[in-house]
Amino acid sequence: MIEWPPEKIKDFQTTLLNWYDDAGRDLPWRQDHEPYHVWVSEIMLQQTQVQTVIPYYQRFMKWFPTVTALAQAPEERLLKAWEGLGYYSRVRNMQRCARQLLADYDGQWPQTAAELSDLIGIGPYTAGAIASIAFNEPVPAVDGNAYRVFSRLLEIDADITKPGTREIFEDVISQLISKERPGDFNQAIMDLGASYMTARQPDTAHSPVKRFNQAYLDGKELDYPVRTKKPRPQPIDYVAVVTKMGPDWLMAQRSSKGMLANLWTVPLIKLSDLDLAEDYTVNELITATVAYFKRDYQLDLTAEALAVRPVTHTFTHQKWTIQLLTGQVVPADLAFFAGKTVSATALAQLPMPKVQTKIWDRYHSSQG
DNA sequence: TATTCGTGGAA
DNA sequence: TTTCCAAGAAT
Repeated sequence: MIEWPPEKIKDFQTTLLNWYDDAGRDLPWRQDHEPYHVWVSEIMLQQTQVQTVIPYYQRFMKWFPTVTALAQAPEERLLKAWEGLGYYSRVRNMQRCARQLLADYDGQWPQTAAELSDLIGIGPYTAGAIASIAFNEPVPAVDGNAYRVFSRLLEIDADITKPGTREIFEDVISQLISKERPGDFNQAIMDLGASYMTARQPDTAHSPVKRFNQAYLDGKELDYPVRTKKPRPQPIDYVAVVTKMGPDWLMAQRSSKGMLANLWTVPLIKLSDLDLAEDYTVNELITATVAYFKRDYQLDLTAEALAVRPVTHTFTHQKWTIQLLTGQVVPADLAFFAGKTVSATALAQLPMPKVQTKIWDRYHSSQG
């Protein structure tokens, strides 16, 4: 598969690892090779940049220093630790994995990628990363950096957005990886991908492995990696009802499935769930929302429009446009409402998504 | 296999 | 403002 002769492979490994020893990043999760530390950092780093992760990692280790602490934590505390990181199922799966470790593995981490893959939330990449970094198993850890680096070095033009492509890279990397220092090899590739071999403005002229980089030598570096582009986010309209019931805020908890699972927002209603014509007026929006509260929540809402422009928030594949209403709800039983009333003080304890922060900001801007 | 899961930064 | 990308996994 690989055309490189053994001496070139050895040369590449030595060059890469020497550079890593000299210039590898000093990151909080690199202070030791504890599997718990490696695991937490790898989950946080999924689809998330190092700079963003660092403060989250440090706080997470204070709050949940061990697998046992994580297994026993209340979910609200977990989600609060993850608030703002996104992909919230990651942290809920981490707790499931922690409990799985304690129940089925006597609290001992399995030490191979194959076994690690059986744990909840640990896919092919994370299994390879933990196995190589924590347990010195010579297995690849194919992340976005590895795709970028090796597609350029070897001019691999398989589409990296296709699930089957990962195996092509795993086969190649298995032949190149250092058997003596597989964890450092994989981490060196990540550091390389984050420095000299970035997606948009690579600086291969100064890269320690530029002489191994065939795409660079051919002047085709920016042609790699090959990926098909994603579809546009689908627009969805919502109305948000910023309201109190008595002295407390009325907060809704999202479903345990789907987007932003179990997080808290003010009541959010899709406009398509309201009885509205296409060219509705503000008063019709209010009337329809009040009717929805009565019908679905059995709550009596008096509402008015907020004189602010809508909040917009774009997710990976949805773009929300949210109109704001405010008002009061007559104190009543919340049996038909998925949520609760929360004092202003207690509000800070609830895990809330970024879009809710935007709703608060816009609301406060209207209140002077 | 294709879709569904967030958010922040850069251009 | 829009688009793309960043240490992916579950379904």
